[in-house]
Amino acid sequence: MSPIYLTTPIYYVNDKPHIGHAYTSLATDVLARWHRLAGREVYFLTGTDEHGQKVEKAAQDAGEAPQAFTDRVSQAFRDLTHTMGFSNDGFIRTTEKRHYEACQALWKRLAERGQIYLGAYEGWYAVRDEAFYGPDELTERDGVKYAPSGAPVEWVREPSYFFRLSAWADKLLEYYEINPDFIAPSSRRNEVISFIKSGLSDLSISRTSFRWGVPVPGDEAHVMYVWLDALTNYITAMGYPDENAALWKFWPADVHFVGKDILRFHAIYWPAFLMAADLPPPKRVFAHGWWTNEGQKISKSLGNVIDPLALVEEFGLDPVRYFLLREVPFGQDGDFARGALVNRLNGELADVLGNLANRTLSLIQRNCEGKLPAPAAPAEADGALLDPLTSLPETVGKLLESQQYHLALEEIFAQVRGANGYITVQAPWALKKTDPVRMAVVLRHLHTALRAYATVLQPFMPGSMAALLDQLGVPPDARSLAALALPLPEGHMLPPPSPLFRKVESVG
RNA sequence: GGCGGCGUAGCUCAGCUGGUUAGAGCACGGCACUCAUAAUGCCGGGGUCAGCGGUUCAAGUCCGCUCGCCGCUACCA
Repeated sequence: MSPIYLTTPIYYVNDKPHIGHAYTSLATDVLARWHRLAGREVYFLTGTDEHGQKVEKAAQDAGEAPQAFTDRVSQAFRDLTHTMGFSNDGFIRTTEKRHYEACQALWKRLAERGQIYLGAYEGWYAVRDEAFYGPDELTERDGVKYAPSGAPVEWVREPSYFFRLSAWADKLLEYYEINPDFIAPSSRRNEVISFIKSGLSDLSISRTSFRWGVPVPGDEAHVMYVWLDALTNYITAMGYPDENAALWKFWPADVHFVGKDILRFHAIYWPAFLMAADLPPPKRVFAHGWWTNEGQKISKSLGNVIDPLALVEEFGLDPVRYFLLREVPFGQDGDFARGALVNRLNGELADVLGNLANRTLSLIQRNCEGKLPAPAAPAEADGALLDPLTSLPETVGKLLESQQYHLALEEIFAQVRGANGYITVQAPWALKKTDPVRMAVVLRHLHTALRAYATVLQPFMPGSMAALLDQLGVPPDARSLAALALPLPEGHMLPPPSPLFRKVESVG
């Protein structure tokens, strides 16, 4: 099986980590964990984007050298990976030496292949947005012109290197045609295609207006455009330009996870750069949606930014991870409502799953002396519980590999609900008096089901599911998908159960 | 303005190439159970499938129009 390479964007250090960062990385983390569970070799990369004029200015304002500044502020993103339980294999920073080497190597390769030329650009530029605006987009107050974003603009004219993006339109369209799953969700794919069809112009890929960036080889008056710099991180981390590096086998990436705001860079510019350099483009780019907060658009000026650390502190890590991927189809916008999270936590995690585990394990504890009952052939009545289990890993796997996290969770929880029906109908507490042998069989089947649920849920809720597997007596080396085929031996002593999820008050 | 999408139970949404009494979860009502985190199970109420017109033996499911939302884009980076 080929190795799997998954990436998040590198996050811009000028911002504080918020729910959006946590969300992108979480989706990546769950898929990475799933593939590992399935026995595949995985590399999960995240990191920080530390160059650009905004960072240079922010450092200046803070009275720090840019490197010292980014060393400090990028720490918040490294902290986030720990708080959120992310299993990233690497954390890349664009200020690393290896990254300068990769960027410059890529630049040279593009230049050698005639993909870069020197020109000049001019226009109304907003430092804050690092973007140019057309004259009709601007508004003027007190003699100063402002972009639609509210950022002040200034007229800039400077020499610049250009990438021959326009030459790659047909190749890009062809690539999308041959790889219909390259851009997801498919609605985004259509947008990208229509954008290209409306005409691509060459892309300015250098700046002379600031210094904080990767110098252009052979012309150090220029630094590289932030997006060329930033996108290159994905191959830097795999050892580029050393194509004999140990990690190079991971390239091309299987999925680049991005927010919908940066889809264009990943779905158009990035594959164009790579094709122009004769390197393989990534296999897939997934653009997810945005969160609102209690129905309100999130913005710094409204002051309703959601801090993932505060959420984890209040609700616990796994409920937050579960909610983010359960509540909204990945790819669509969603609303973060406290009440909705509490409903998922109390109504699904605690009542449906946690309670099922607790009642089952309590019965084993009390009526089987805490020993795991022997495996038994299923009776007809057990089919409803056990039959769906056989296809569960495959079903969940297919849904996750197409980034349909909410459907994967829905499938799992539909089965857990079914298991609650099974235990009610079988009533092992009543069998205790009438048919203790059957009681043990029923409890063993429930144990088998719980083990399967816990196993496939590990990527979503690593901590709680480890605890559940502990309570189920599943040894650490028997928690993979493959291990589900091997029943645990009977008689194993199970620890006394304790609740997996703590409910919270619905009003907060 | 151009391109694309959406509008289905109180809420969030499923409903593939048109075909039995339109489904799920949550919420609500009733019943059952009492092993369990006052948890669970079963049953039920509730929808002119945005509106109008058309194609068809048959339309949430296809076509046209209207209304209401949304996304991308609008002579350059």
